[in-house]
Amino acid sequence: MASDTGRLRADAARNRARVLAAAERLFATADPGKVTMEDIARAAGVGRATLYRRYSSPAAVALALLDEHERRLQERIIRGEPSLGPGAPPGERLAAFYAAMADLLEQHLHLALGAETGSARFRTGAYGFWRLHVRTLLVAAGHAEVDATVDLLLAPLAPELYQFQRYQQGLSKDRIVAALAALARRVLPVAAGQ
Amino acid sequence: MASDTGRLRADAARNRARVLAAAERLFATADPGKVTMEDIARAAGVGRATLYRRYSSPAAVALALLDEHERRLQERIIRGEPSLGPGAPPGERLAAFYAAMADLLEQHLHLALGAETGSARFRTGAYGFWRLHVRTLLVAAGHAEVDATVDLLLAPLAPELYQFQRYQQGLSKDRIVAALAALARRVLPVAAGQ
DNA sequence: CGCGTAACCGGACACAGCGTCCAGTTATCG
DNA sequence: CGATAACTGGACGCTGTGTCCGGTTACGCG
Repeated sequence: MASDTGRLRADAARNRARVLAAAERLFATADPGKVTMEDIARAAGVGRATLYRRYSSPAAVALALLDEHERRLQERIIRGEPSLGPGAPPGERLAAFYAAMADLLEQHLHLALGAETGSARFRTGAYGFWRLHVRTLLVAAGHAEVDATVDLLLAPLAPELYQFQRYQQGLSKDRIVAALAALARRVLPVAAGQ
Repeated sequence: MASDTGRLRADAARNRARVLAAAERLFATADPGKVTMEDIARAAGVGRATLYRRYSSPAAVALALLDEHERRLQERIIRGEPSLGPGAPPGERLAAFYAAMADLLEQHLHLALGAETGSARFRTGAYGFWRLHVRTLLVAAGHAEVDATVDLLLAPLAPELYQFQRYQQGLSKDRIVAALAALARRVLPVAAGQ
């Protein structure tokens, strides 16, 4: 979705780039929840209707920017080295996944907050991928109640929560990652429980 | 906050009741995220300024309604019977707390969605209470990384998540509760880990 | 019991953002 | 090189917000 640059009129492509660059800047600078379509359009030097042509909301713009980074992580999960990639025991893979997601949130929190806030998070394609991945790990570990547990294990990765822990509670990324890892190893222990 | 009915002019009290009743109805009927101050005022037969006098946003109204129910649960946690109340081992208390919260969400999901959506959830007084309770359980169980783990364990109770699991994934309340209980017992096992 | 005061009420106002439409412009294809 | 299809951006009407102010109503005191 972020890379359908294929066959695009020269001026359209130029504007597309302008919009994404301006949005990246805006979301990083201002409160991500308060960026409006008008803001983005003005910052990009583009009319509002032009913006609406391709994106239906500020969240959609943020999502397009975030998408690229998430794809890269998805690639590493599918084909990368353990423990993130295949090969490691489920608990370790989950811990590695948690750590990688924390990295992503640390780097692009503003985009995540702009894109996946509230229940919108569950409707993104990326969430479907994370869900499938964790589900696989649960099955591999022989966990009972797989379907209900998947989303419980993804809940700690909500962007708003990371923001709260990091900047309200003042926790370092490392401590959050450590807690996530401990959680992962307890829920999916090496000696697979029932 | 929900019960400062003390010394209130007759007409003010009447309007207060009208507003809360109308809001209760509205949040249950319509999409809780799309209820506006104007909607509430109109439904209550009250001017907008009157509404703003006491509540700063639709979320504040929903919060006032939810508050009462949450207080009751808080009472049961502090002084009630085990496993919800004091006496039971931490893992069991956490499981009971999860079950009680699921009950609350099942009954008043619309209010929770109206009040505690997104990062607003962390700013409510209620969240502080849940946080303190879970923190106590973690300490009692001798858990490491208490501060970072508290919020991770509360994340699965986000209203949006419950809505997603229940109505998008089609899971029953019982299955969600079962998964939460399993999680609780693994994170806080009877033989207290480090 | 009646009056003064303080609090309350609700309509009016100005404003910001939304989403769409349309007329002008520009790139691409035959 | 001309026709066509797509892109662009300013303008418009709408909805919701938050505040202000003149009128009204309940309470306390003499």
